[in-house]
Amino acid sequence: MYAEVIVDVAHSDVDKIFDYACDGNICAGMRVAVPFGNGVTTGFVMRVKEKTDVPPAKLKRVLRAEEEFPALTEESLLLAEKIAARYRVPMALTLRLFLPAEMRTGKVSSRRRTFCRLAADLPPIPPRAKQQLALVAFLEENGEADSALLREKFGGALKALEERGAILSEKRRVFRDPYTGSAGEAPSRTLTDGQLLAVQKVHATDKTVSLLHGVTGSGKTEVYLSLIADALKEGKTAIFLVPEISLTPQMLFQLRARFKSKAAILHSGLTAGERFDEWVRLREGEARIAIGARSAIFAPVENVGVIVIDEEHDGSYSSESSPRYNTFDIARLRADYNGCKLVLGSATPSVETYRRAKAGEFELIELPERINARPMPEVHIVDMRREVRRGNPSAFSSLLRERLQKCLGEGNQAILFLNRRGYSQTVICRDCGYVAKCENCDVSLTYHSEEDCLKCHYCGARYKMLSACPQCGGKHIGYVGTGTQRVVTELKKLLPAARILRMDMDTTGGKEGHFRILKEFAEHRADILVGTQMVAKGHDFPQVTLVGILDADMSLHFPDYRSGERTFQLVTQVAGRSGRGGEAGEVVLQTYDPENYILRFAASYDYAGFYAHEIAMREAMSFPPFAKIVRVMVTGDREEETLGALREVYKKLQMLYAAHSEDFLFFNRMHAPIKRIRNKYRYQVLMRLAGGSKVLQEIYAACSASDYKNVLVYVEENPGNLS
DNA sequence: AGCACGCCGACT
DNA sequence: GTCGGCGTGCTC
Repeated sequence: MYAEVIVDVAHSDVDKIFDYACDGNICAGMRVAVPFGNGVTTGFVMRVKEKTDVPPAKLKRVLRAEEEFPALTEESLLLAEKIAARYRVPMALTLRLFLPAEMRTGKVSSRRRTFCRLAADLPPIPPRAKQQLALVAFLEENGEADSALLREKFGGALKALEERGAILSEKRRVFRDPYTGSAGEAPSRTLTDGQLLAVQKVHATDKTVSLLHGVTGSGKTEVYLSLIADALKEGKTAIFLVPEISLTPQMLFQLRARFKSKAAILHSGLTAGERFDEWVRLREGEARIAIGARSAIFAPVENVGVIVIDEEHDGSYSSESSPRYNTFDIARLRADYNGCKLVLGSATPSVETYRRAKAGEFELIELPERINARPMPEVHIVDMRREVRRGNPSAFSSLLRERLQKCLGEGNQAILFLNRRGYSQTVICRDCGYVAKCENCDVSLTYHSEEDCLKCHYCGARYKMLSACPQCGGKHIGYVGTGTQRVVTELKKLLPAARILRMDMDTTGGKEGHFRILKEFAEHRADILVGTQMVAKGHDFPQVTLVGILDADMSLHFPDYRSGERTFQLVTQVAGRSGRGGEAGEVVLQTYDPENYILRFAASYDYAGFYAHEIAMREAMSFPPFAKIVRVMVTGDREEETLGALREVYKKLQMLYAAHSEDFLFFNRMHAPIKRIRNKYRYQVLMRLAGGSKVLQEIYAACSASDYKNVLVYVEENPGNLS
């Protein structure tokens, strides 16, 4: 027998099948150790066959299987091949997606424990050996126990009893349990008519993909859970994807309560061992629901009954490292392979998804009602230009101040959202205009008041705060732009009695960082929560009746075709945090562009209006979904080399352009907007392809040829940001 | 990606 | 005369 093996080396030179002789216990999907070149490498068995064309002199033999079972399913192998072909990356990279990283490095393995029970014929135990008798009584009651526990409880008695022959022990594998504390009981919920109808529609449609468009608070989660429960009832498995940020402790608790150990919840808080065990539980079928962020789409479940992607519009579903896959595409492949339904859900679907649903490619299911018919909070748009004219240059409009005082006076809570961390966006010399910049990146530095230092938000480098301008020696250092730290400082002056919490990348350090802050706020140990993006997502604080969006323009004027879409989503989400309890909530939205249509539609919760306007604009401008933006990024340590590679790539792309000019709506090479990040120079070729163009694969081909030494060249499709 | 083989500069 | 630079080429 011969095994077709892909060696686990991520390089295009070895990205091909190598045949090895093997015996009958080797099967497709197994990880194997093989002699390769001078040493030994692990590889993946793609196929086992009877014949080989490799001359016997060259042929070597598989050394051993790394596990006794095939780590990769048939489906995984097939998908890995498709992804490798689609994104032109080595198979080794796509195969790795399906395994827990811990498995490859060999650093974790299953945990084994010794379990003890009483021997059938118990020898006599002297009455004065109290501990030993207690242990026997304990085992009589419990039947069996972990030896470590017995040793802890009864000390040396275990060893004494073993010597008497009173104990039978057995080593067995145990799973590390990431869910400390027992899960509570699931509150039994009956679906509303709308939810029930949504579930029925997903089942009834002959379309593979359904888009569940439900306003915030319409109870989409119940629909998902019901669909998942239906899949389990049929003896199938399920995959439930959420943005990492929404795997909050409450969410984990709820899922755990509902599905018990049938669910494997993969989140960033797991240790390597726990993660590995959750993967094994799924692979062996002991757990049948894979829940997690983007990478959970590669979960080793078989016979999938339903796949759910919650918050479908979320940017975290696009991978930002190689292979730069799009989670929806993988989910679609899996749904087709398994013949199951794929459900996308969002209150603010991406323009692209909504268009496909409207066009009839996806089943469009609307959930227009909030549960209990709770009204959406009222949004007040405040014109900040007028505030400035009236002599109020602060970050808080007079309306926001007034509402804050009222809100806190009534014993309620408020959330203030500002998408910029630190104290001020940057510092500037008022005498000569010098702006502090990072040494490794082409970006200005952000002042952090707590540590009194300047930080680079791209590479994390820290610098001493300037006491004088390094350029002209001037002492007039000014702060430009407001960040969360500055908001807190000013808020303290404004409302000295208020208890204020800040939540951003700087305060959520450590494994439990998020949890700690959210818990403190939920227990009303603070009145105001000031934070970045992360306060926007999915939290449920019934006491919050006021949400302030301090600078709605920040994301609006981002140089990116999706900035409007993102702003609409962000405003809708943040607004949704207000008024979730009994009392009505409200939202104060501050902007320098109060007439902006995006903000207007967001303020009136008019997704349809937003969509109609946005899609017309996209069509007029030939932006996605009417075209595809393709960026070829060229980065390297040395400017000369990087430029050289850029020229080579550009030449090839230019030939494509010449041959298929009708497919290109735009073609240009340039510096990336940020010329340098982490000391790497960045150049790009930016293109826009007409819808349905076949040139994309040729672009990948032009960039995958690895003759650019020391320089990284990669392709991005509709990149999430263009910096 | 490693690691061998292979052809030209500054040392014992 | 050798030790060693890293440029091509191979790995079943």
